[in-house]
Amino acid sequence: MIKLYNTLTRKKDPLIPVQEGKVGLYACGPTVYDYFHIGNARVFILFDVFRRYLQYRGYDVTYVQNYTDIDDKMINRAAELGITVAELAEGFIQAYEEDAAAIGVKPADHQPKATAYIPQIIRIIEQLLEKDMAYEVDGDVYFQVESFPDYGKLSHQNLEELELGSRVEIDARKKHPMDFALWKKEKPGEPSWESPWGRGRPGWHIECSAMSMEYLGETIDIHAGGQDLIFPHHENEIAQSEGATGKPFARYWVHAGYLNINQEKMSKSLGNFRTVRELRQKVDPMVLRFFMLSAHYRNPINFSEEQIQQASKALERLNTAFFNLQDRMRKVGEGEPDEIEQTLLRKLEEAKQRFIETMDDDFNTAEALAVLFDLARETNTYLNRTEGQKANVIRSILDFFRETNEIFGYMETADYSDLESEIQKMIDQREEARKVKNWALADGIRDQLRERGIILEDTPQGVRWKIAAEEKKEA
RNA sequence: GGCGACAUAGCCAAGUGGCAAGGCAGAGGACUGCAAAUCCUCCAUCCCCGGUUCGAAUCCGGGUGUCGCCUCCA
Repeated sequence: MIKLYNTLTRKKDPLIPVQEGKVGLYACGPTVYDYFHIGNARVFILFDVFRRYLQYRGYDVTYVQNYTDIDDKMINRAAELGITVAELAEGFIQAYEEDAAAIGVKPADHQPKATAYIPQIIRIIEQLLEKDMAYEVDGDVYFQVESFPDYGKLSHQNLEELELGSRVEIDARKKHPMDFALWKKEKPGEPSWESPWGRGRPGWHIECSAMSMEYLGETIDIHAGGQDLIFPHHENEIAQSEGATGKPFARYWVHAGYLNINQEKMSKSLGNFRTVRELRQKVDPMVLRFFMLSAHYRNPINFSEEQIQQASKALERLNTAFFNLQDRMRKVGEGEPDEIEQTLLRKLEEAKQRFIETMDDDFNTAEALAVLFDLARETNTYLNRTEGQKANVIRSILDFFRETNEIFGYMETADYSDLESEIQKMIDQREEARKVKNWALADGIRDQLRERGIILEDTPQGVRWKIAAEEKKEA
């Protein structure tokens, strides 16, 4: 049974979807006015992993992640660049797709753009107006927070508290300071759509309500986002959606912690704003993925050179174990497992169980990784045996590493069994040289191959090769 | 002012009542032509002070510190 920490209830709740066996998952996607940054990458990677894990556990997952392609930031940026908002969106949606693919984030099942759902947005606003939960002022439409008694249930605040802490300038046209815009009247030069209240554009929050209902129905299972979206974005989504439908909007609210840079919040003014576009030139995207999984998703993490270095070494350990298992499997035959191998296979089964238990418990990826490291040590010890390994035993272990990698997606699991014959020839030459103790020649060949990204390691079972990490990155 | 999170080894990080996971770095050892990989061993009075309990990193109370939200933000 999967348990999820639910911001709404402030505890871990067992996952019970609306429809048995199916999970509707909605995540707030990027506003496409710029390249996305490393903090965005954290949530994209996390939710990508959650989705994959739910699938691994047998759920039929429908994952929806929107593009916000109309809002103040879009309008301002387009004006700066002297292009239309649509052109801006198109360019950065493409950039998003490239960067997301680079960090191994699979596309969602549906990636709707807000501007394609104006009729649905208008319909929800109309419903709210009919119920007197919204009101129109000069072509703007506001949601009336006092009409929704549960307002504040997600952020666990009440209206008075929110109002006291508010730093927002009070708009006298609003009935309550916390009332928020569902529809904004057209301003000159801005994109706008026809509506019952005249030309205008949707407010920020309403688009997510419209798109999630469109694809996942009036009650979705899991709604995910960064912690900073709890208020006001998600709070407002709940108010307007539940106000309109009278049904619970989302059963589980999952929020990811922040990513800081060198202990500081990332911001443009501090000049520590790191985009994935820029970063992926320097950092192996697989290391980035590993790094994001190395801490619990709700805790803040700190991005720094040192942390990335540590993550890189740690991931290399897993990769090496995988590589070495593959190498040995090619060299040994099948057979009945002996006593030691039976113990190892038992440990493998334990690892599988532990992996599921820990991931079921609110996606504890950090502990799940520990399970894999433990198994890596066991198998390394097994490989240290001078002889008698069996291909079938090794295959079982490799399968588990592959399976978990289907979820985490940080490893290169391709089988490099076919070496170029020229390289194989060099390896053979070196072996000849070693036999006659011509160390200079042998080491020379090893150095040459190293330059070409092939690392040779001598073991009691003969030479073993692998592809250097930096070469894999370019491949 | 309101709401909340966090504080575990040099660094990162799990663990929410029963002798403190895992990774990185470091020290020593094994293996080895060299190198690499690997294995073994070592490295924590769990921020402080009280309390509950046979037993607390874990529960309760009180401190201290760091961070976040209440404005756009993943």
